[in-house]
Amino acid sequence: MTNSERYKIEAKARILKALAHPTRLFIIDKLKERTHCVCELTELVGADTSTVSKHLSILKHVGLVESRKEGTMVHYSLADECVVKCVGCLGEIVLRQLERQVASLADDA
Amino acid sequence: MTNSERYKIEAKARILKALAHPTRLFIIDKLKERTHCVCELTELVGADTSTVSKHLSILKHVGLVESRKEGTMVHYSLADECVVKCVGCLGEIVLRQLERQVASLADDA
DNA sequence: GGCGTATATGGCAATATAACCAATTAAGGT
DNA sequence: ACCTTAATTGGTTATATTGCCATATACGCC
Repeated sequence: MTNSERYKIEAKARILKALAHPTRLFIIDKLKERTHCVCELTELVGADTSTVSKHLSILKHVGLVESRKEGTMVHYSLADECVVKCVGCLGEIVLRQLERQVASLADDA
Repeated sequence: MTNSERYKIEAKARILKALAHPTRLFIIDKLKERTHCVCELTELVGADTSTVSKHLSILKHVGLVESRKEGTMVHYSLADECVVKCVGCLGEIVLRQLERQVASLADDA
């Protein structure tokens, strides 16, 4: 493996690790529609502000979201629309898995 | 959030967590081309067999890969081609991030 | 049956993650 | 300057992940 390959694979793994949490996926899903401030997301997620803030900082650190400060509030938005496509593919995988489960249940019956 | 939404988001997070490791991404990348047995992957990865076997079991557990036993060997393959698309999107994100970094370096100069 | 190769599993130590609370910083309004 | 609201950061505890070693299992061959 070349250094460039190693770098890319590690960068991808970092991004995936940042995505791999229900709360963070939920946040990404909300930001897909529009920009949200931390207090809105805190409300939507239903956890401590500090918890949500840390999740956001994890997403920001790998470049998946951007923040813009306005007065006392911080507005977060998606940094790259590609993540929507990526999560969309996952959705397809999940659906297909469900279909298979249903099919195998039908076979048993 | 409905139960169905919660289920899907957790399913996606489980899959992402399984993907989010350099070695496992590397394995997925190798399986993209063709089926590989554990010993081949062990050789390619350069880690202990037990380590590779555990990575494969993590990938299998979330339904990303399938295994077929043949004699004393076990052949692993991709279970859903969609994961290729998903990792491809990640690649785009990484490239775009690199481009931005290069651009900002150019700005500084 | 006994041996060698291919995988898988259990156990362990090191490290990483996650959630909350508490404390801090930042900006506005009065 | 003081108070309030918004957000971040540090600390702590509980839990999860990772990688290797040692051990077990499975299969083919003699």
